[in-house]
Amino acid sequence: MPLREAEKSYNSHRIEEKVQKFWEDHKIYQKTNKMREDKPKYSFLDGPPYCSGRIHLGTAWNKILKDTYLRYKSMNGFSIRRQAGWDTHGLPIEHKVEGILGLKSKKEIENTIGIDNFVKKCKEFALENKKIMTQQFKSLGVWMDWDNPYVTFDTKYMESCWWTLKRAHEKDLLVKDLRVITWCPRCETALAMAEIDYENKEDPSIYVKFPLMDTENEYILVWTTTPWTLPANMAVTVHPDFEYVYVAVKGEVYLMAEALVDSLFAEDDYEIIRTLKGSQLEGLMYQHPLKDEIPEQKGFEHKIILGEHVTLTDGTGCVHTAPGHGPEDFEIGKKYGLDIFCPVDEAGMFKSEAGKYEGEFVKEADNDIINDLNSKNLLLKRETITHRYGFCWRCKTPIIYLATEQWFLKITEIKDKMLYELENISWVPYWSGDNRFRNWIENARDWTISRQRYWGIPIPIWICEDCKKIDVVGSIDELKQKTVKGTLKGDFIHRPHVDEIFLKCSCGGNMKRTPDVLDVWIDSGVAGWASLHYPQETELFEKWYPYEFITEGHDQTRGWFYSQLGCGMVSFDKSPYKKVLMHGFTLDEDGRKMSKSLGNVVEPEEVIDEHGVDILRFYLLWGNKPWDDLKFNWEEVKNVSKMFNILWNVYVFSTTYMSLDNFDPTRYNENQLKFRKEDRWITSRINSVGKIVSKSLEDLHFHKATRSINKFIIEDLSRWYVRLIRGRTWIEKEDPDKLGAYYTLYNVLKSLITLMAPITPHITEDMYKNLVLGVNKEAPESVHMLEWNVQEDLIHEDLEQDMDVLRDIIEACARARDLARYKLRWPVSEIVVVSEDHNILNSVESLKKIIIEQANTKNLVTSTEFQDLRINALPNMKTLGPKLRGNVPKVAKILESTDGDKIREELKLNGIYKVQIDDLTVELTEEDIVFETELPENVANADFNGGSVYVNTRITDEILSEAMSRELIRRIQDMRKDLDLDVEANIHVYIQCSDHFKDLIHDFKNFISHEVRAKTFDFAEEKADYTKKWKLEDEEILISIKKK
RNA sequence: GGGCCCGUGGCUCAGGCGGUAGAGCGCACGGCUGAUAACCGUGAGGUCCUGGGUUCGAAUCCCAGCGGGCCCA
Repeated sequence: MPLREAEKSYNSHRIEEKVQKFWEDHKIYQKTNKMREDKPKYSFLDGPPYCSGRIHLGTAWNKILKDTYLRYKSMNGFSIRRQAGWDTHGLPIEHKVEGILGLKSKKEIENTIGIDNFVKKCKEFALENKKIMTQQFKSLGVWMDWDNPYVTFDTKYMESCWWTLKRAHEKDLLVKDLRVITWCPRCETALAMAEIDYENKEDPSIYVKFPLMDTENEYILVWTTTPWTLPANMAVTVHPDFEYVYVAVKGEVYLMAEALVDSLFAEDDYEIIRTLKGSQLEGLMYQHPLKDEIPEQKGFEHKIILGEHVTLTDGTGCVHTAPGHGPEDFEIGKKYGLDIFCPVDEAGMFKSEAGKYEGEFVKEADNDIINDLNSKNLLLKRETITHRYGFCWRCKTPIIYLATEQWFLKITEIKDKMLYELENISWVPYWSGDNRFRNWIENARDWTISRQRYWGIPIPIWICEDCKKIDVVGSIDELKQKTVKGTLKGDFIHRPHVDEIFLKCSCGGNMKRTPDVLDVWIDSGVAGWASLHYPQETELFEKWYPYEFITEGHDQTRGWFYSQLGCGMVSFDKSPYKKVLMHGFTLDEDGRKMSKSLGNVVEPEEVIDEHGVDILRFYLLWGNKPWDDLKFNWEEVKNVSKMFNILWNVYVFSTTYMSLDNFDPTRYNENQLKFRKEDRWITSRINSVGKIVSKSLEDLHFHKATRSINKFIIEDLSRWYVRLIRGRTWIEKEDPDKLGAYYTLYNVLKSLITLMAPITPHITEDMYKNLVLGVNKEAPESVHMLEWNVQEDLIHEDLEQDMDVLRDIIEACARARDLARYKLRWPVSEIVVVSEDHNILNSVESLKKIIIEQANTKNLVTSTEFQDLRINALPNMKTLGPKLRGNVPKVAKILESTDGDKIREELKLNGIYKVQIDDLTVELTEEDIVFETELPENVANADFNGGSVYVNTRITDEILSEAMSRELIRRIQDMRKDLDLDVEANIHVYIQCSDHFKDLIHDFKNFISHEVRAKTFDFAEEKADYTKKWKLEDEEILISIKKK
């Protein structure tokens, strides 16, 4: 079966739809995997996207990076594991469901609809989104196992997760502790560091006077932006090494850091009474400023303590310390044995211990507290400040710090091992691991893993109600065996059912589950083995674990890269992954984050609708380095689109002529065909590109691969090779020279689609079906089943270099002709290429034929210098003027009439040139003469890198004949087009013109006929289908065409 | 305050083992017309963020700073 002529224009949508249907109907993905299942394994783990809505451009980029790399590895003969994953638990989905159901608090969830229904709704919601998102990913052409993904709410998955918790317990890494943590008062739960967003926020900024004990009118000056934490104040911290002063202002005395006095009192008359080192202040007692409002506070002693964390950047150098509301305060409080006073409940309301403020929401109490301080004359100054503050990542409520009991994973104890393990992971780019991730781990604290919520993996810890002993359950079987009260409904281990299971303690007491669920980052952190259901099943685990490769965005430094490493260390003392690509974010055109509130979100669908999937894919891998943030830019997408049009045009060009000639590449072998140097060149080029693409994809430098392909298609293939072979495609008959071009073009296209298949899987599949399957039914069913094939032995670097030189020269010829306003269609009699570099001249000689053809010249000469250049000698007025004065014009005249070359030779030989003016002999030195070169008439010149070209534009009769013939051809072609004739249709041509013109083109009649496919060519008047009058130079000509 | 990344023509970005600054888009001018809702050529346009240092030579390496982004405190 012959090749089919391609559709005239590139219709990405139709192709992509067709190809995706083909993959689906013929199970191409499954077959491709099956085909390679015995090959060496390459395991990959998909970072599970969160199922709370539709995908965005960044998610699309992420999957496209994965897909391209894995398709590449697959073609390179690896058996790939590429199971899709879904992250389904946690607050974001709970929030959306709360919104849908109109619920506003935990109380409403528990009492209005019940935990059971709530959890069911969450699951439904996640499933629905999973379905939508799966469809979206599929439409991007992403090949993953969508039918058997891992899902974090699957019972088996959760069971594996329990096992990891049990491992943590066995290693003594699980601990319940009272600590100050970040807390969302709306969601009433702990938040991990990864769940906090930082944004600007306006807050009060107040300076408060804490009365010193046993004195009158002496105060410690304290600064805070969270007045609501003052009720919990237990101490004031100063830096042991700073200088502190007692400063008298307007009859009162304040204790504060010396360095900050001016920032507060610059405009007042103040007097420094005494200066002390911070360390000397330790133990100094003061009274709580709100002791009357908060009776509970009267029971505590308040002192100055010392801490290194105090800074002088703002405030007073005396830091309000509330161990119940700040991690650092908590740590230092512990060191000094302070009480952890935390009069705030989980919803952010003051409890009864807060006295007067009981029942108020903390942020709303700010004003009352400030007013109370003011009325007691304990407020020095009140301002507002805008600063970075943490917000709950989902509900955007400002976070508070709260001392609560939570479960922790003791990362601080395995941190060193994690850092050690980091050495065994390779990172792209290197700094993402070496610097960024390392820094994150170094600063890691213990991981708060408990959440006081519903939709999540229940923490498998049971606590004895009597002796407080804990038991961590590592599997469902274990749970069933240990259950003494309650039954597991099926294997459903979500809340609330699992809460109804009680175990027996060794002391005889009842064990009840701790009511919390797990931080979702644990969910995804265990994906490596939970997706394989290890340790309950081991077969897949042994085959695929650990993973060769993962890739996610740079936000996952604190997220999945970290949670996986942590969980991996707990479970196996090893990292679950070996190689990481940390990719960037997609931003809008101005480099801002895409967000709904800014209205600058670009949906992947928009791009696909406008241009198509392959163009989106190519663009995303082309726009910049994968690890930099990508500023999405429609203009650039258009650029890519243009490239695809050019590729398609080349494809149309190729298939048009090949199908016309019934070209069947399987019928020939290379010995039967005639290849020219340009054929060997383009073959070399495609393999050079293949080499670069292989290396770049292997290194995950996607941009280098796409850029090299882009350049090849536009410059080498379309702009150059197709141009060079155009003449050959017009030869009719089984000419080995024409077939050599076809054969070369065919194989280049085949190699090209192989190289592009991982990046743009649809267009390449479509072309493959025609180009390869069209002529060979035995070939693999899909381009993606081909082996990656780069033939480095076909690369000829010398030839590629020669061609570069040659293109440069041909461009120079065009430039020279352009300057002389000499049309490219008109031949020239001679072109001289001049260079002092013999390598260049050799290159030209070896590819002479191409230049002759492309520069449209009758003859080509190479030389180290251009003989016909006239050199003129001119007097240098600067030196000769003062010397010769009135004689200068005479010298000039003599120089002008002498051959400049002779003067130059003379100068070279003797160092002087003698001129005779009347009786006077003037000796001219080198500096007295300026040489100027002059082109002979009818020569146009232009420079190229390494030399010059000289184009002889003199028009002879012969030249004119040919030029006129070509002009005529162009007109006839134009008319053919007007008639909308098929490319191969024959015509009859009749010309009416002057005798002179007739004579001019007489010898070219056959040539013209051939070019325009004329069966007959007569100088006669004839009733034709189409007649048109033309003006050629000064001639008026009537051309008539008759269809056959 | 700390860590990381980025800063190259009007725009989007390459280059980045030190050796004459590149591409595409846009703009201007010209050309081509059987790949043609294309295509090609030419030109203008750059303190390679700033300042130091190393060097014969720095966009590139080092230091300091400025601006932007991300992450953290």
